[in-house]
Amino acid sequence: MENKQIKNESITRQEDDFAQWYTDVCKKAELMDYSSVKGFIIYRPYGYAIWEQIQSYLDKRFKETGHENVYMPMVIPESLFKKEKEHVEGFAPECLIADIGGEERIDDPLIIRPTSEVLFCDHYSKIIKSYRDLPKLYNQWCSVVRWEKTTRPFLRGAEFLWQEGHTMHESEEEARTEALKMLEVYDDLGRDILAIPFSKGRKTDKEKFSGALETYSIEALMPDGKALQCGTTHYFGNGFAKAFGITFQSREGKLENPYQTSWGVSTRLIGATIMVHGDDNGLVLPPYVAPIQVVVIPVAANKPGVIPAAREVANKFKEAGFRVKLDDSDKSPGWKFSEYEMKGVPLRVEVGPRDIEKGQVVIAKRNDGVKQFVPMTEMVEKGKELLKVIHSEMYEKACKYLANHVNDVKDMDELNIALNKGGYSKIMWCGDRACEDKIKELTNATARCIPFNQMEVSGVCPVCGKKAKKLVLFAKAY
RNA sequence: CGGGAUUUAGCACAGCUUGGUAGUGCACUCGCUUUGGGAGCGAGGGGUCGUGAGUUCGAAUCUCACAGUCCCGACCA
Repeated sequence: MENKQIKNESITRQEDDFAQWYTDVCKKAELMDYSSVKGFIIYRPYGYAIWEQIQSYLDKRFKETGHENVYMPMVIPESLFKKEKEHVEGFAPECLIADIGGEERIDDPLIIRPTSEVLFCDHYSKIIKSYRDLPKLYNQWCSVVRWEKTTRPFLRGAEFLWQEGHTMHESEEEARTEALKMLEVYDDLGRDILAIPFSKGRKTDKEKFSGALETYSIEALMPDGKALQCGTTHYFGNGFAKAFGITFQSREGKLENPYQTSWGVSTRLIGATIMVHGDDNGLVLPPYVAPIQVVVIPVAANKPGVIPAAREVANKFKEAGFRVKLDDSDKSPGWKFSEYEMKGVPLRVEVGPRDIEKGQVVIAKRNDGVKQFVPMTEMVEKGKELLKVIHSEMYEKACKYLANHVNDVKDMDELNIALNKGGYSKIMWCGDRACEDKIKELTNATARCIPFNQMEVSGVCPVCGKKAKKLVLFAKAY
């Protein structure tokens, strides 16, 4: 029998209850806290720091690709919001609306932005006049509000942090290229920073963003077999431009409507990172987003010389550019080991009397627990190497999991079997909405994307038996 | 918006069946001893028991209503 103390300090095992494991990790690793309003969470310093790492990578990539940051108002007058019909219909059910200012009723109520397409369009209609004003490549970092019915930390919130890029282009081709280019940036983020392999593709019409002509997405597979949409890019054509009266004089002197894109990723990426890599001891953070990359723990801290030596070790790592924490609190070493494992710190460096005597430290890797003795003179170089090793081990592990959870599906029986196992089902689809709906109705799985990497699993649609047109990845989704 | 669970100290919970002056562990404060995988002993501080009404001499406990939160399903980054 476990007693309560142990229960209090540990987290639920993944195999016992994956959802509870997730919530435990979010709270106990101090990533977030609940607030007094449902669906609105507090991003605590350790969780926010992960977001800052993601931001810093993306912001650099956005600027390298010619984008500029702006900031738009957080409220949209209802009258403005209603200008593009499909868009309104998509978002109306989840808008939070303010209609009192001070003590006066507001005649044109203010919608707290659920996304900012209309704000950008309204602004663009004023500043775009000539082909010389294009392209406009704007991005903003902000939060948006969607009145969601059920919420989970990072995965689905009433408010979440994100970036939204909104661009305008002279030609359709240029806009389409932009949407695909930014999807690549997101994919790079997964591979190089988060150690998450994304499946890239195009959304079916049913799953498209309200108002978009094409939606592309990156999808990740979670350990419970469900897929998580981690980011989307959209090609809008010039529908919004027409609705908002955005025109420019072309090189030929004609008045034309520009072509538009938007794209975004959110703090949901934190949720994906937690789930993809975490284990029963807590978080396992990819080195490039870990707020603390190296934690230095003195052992037998009361023995003379231990604290100064640990401080020196920490400083050496700091000077070499690592994000370092020295924990010289008077907690026991064992407590600290568990604490920083729960927080997913990639490398733990132990410094004790025996190490000091031998001029060495102990370095332990969080992802697989492997410990080794390293001479102090080599520890910084070794640390750099190990962070790279950890990243690629984590990425490879995630790739292997993904590869083992993709099933070819040729008929409905196989689909049911595959979905009970969890993961993606590769289905040859005829292209009819009715067949897509049928699969959802029977299995609760939805079309995640039409992958760019197409292949032929079979010749016919498993629902209607007609000739198949496209390979589609289906899965149960968050 | 349906189904289930839950609400008592900062956190995790017990107490409720059978009403009688608020408990345990962790955390926190102080002291001493400890320190290579969540240390030990001693002494302390901290609670209008989710809200409102009712029953009763007396309610955390019984009754009714309401609210919050979490989990699972229908809609979404």
